[in-house]
Amino acid sequence: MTPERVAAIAKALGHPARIRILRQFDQCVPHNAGEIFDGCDLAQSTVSEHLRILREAEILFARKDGPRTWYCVRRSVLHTFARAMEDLAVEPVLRHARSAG
Amino acid sequence: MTPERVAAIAKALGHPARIRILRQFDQCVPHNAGEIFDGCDLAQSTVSEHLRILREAEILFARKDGPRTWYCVRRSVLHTFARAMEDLAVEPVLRHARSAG
DNA sequence: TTCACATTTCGTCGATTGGCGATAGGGGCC
DNA sequence: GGCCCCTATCGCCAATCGACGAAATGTGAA
Repeated sequence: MTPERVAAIAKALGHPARIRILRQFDQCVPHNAGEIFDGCDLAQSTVSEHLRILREAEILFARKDGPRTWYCVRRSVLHTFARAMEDLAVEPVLRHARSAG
Repeated sequence: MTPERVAAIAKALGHPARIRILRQFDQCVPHNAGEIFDGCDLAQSTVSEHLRILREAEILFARKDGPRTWYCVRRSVLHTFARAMEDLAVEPVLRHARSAG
């Protein structure tokens, strides 16, 4: 993962409202924008903006169905990011061993 | 971890230069600001600013020794953050089981 | 104490962010 | 077609960011 990509994901996660949005996610059932909005203390346009940021960072996947937009979490992206964070926390020797293995 | 804390760490990580700084870290040997600066294509004051941001997010630990400041990575912070990211990627049922176990 | 060095802080600038209300636009439903 | 619902986008504003050079601070050596 390039530093640019890692930073882009981190940046998208760098707002409490966006963390809360992700935490209110029940991954089994995609949520539409209205449901997500209901779980926030923010204006509809503000939530829509946060969703756009998470979408553009490819943390959320959006699918339009009729008038609604359904969102779900891209688990693999968060998982890869989590691994990258773990790698930052690990000593270079182990980091080398990990990428070799 | 509160959403505020998670977001604060993510925000501090949300810049490619700061990811590069962390990656150039050899954790076994603390680096001083000059060494870190040498590894960057940025003005010295800019690097100092990036170091401040990482310090304030408690991702880096700074120890002054004589005229130099030695930095090292707070592994536990990055590790906890990585776990929080993993939790975001995991379904609520498992998330519950994890925090219970 | 004077100098040189290492690092941080300050001041400035243009760019970006985050918030909101208002507006636009795409779908369904009557 | 006309109307309402759902969502995204626009325009505006204050606030923050990121970059830099200049200046200040702090420390050890001569």
